[in-house]
Amino acid sequence: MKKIKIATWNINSVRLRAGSVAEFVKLAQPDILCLQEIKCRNEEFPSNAFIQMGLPHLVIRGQKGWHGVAIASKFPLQELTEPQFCMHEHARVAAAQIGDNGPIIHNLYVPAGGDIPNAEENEKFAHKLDFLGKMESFYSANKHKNHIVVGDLNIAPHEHDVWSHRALLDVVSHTPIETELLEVLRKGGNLIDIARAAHTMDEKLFSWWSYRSADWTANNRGRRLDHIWLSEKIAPTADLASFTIHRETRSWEKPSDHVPVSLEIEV
DNA sequence: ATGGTTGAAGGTCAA
Repeated sequence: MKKIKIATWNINSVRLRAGSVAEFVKLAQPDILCLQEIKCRNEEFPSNAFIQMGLPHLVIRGQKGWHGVAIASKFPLQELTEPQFCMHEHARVAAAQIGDNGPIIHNLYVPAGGDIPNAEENEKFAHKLDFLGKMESFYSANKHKNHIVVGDLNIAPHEHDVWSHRALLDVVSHTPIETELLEVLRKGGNLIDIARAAHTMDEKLFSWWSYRSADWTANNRGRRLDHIWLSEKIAPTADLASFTIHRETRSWEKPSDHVPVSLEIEV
């Protein structure tokens, strides 16, 4: 048995913020770092910086300009081609097995879904629901396997995952159609939401604060969009006391609008 | 109902 630390961070351009990633890795020392919105092609990924950070094993799923996900690891990774959740050609899923017999990790970037929470009027919302539907099918069919599912799910499922439940009920990321579907697919896949295992349901927990605010700390209008889920059978290996939302990084120079979330598990 | 900011792009679009 050894303890490994997993972190997930929507970095909003890995090339622009490679220095911030290095700083975070130095401070938090994750063994596996899952990034979303790398916003570059595979060949543009700053691999040398990750080698220098001590995370040389990379599974990169990039594309030009938008989206893109990557897993950077201290340990060798075996890239997996499953699951596939995106109906378009977006790079939104990176999956790998850790080592030869280690757990399987899924790094997901769920579509944001646009502004109008109606699938008929808004193709982006339809895409988000389709992606979630594919997640539901996959995780229910694989509910007895052991998965680590992390990433920017672009949904804040519970009342205290947003700064104001009432104000955000019609805002994409917190509408009942999304939050209920996310909970159904999580439970159907026997997956545990580690943040809420580590904290009671009445505690406000956020991992994202909009750029569209002069001072993100002034009214703390955040949402919990970034998640770490573990399959039921391996959830007891989590050190719940180690679960951390790295809020301080939101105050760094040129920050991402998301902050990293991390957890230690025994493997 | 609208606007606010950011990144990649070198158009606006996606978030």
